[in-house]
Amino acid sequence: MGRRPCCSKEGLNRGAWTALEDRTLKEYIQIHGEGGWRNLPIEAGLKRCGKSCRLRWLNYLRPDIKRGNISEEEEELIIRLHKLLGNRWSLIAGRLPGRTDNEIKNYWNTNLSKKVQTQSTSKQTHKQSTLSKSKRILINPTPQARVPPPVRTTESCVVRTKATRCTKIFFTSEEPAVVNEFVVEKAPESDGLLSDFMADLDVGGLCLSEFLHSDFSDLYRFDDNDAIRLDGNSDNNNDLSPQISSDDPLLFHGENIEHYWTGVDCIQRDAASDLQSLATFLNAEEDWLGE
DNA sequence: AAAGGTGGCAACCGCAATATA
DNA sequence: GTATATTGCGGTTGCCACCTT
Repeated sequence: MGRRPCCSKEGLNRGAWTALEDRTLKEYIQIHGEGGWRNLPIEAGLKRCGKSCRLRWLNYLRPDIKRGNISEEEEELIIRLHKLLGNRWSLIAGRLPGRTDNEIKNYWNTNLSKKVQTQSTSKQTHKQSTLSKSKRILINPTPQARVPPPVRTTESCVVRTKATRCTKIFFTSEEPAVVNEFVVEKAPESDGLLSDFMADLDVGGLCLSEFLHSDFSDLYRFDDNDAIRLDGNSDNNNDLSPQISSDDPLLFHGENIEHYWTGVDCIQRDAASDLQSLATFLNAEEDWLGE
């Protein structure tokens, strides 16, 4: 049995929206508010699929949409965010007020991807020589400990392509292990071909995905040993260098992260191993944006 | 002027997460 | 606990305007 389509396509308009349709949708949402997309077309008298209405509203009709070209500042921000977050356009859009994920995605595909590719090619030689000096945590596994990942894109920094909620990760070590607070268990649905195990990343009520999706400065801070700690004093948003208490819950520690990722091959390894640079970046970003 | 090629953008599609019955 | 509905996301497609030959 296949999945039921979201709506019957029969008798529905498709393609570009007319001014009348736009007006109808806008007026309806102004009166009734967003949501209930499935019934909206019927109640509003639109011959459109609910999904189509939602998309039209979010990407075009919403009053807070920013029109006009993407500024140099925005462009630079997109590039930097994409470097760290990958194709998670909704997350990137969340940091660019008035811009939609679709707009950013299109802008990336048409302009920035080529631009970045050109830049990275020219910087390649220089990068090779300076990478070892950077502060980011490098993954440098021993050859025998590593099993080549089953699927890898040519992009080096981003693996995740869907905005999926992640409370499990895959890795390919031979034996299950307990690493720090992580409870490591064999995935029951493991097909045996990849020797996959799963590690539950729920740590004290905060899982890695929440960490990645959260406002970093509200959640973490680094202590003198580069350990990432949950910020117990999240009210103090303006203080970006709070005092660390030994009572603060330890979330990740640089050495442990390196140790952990060295032995495993995780689909989100790159994102997680770069937590510190991401966090540092987001802090800098907030300063930069004057927030 | 016409034909073909290219790029930008809006819209569509399918999948996955979440909510609800 | 399961099935179904709804919502949100990223990837892809197709249209259209512009450019080149």
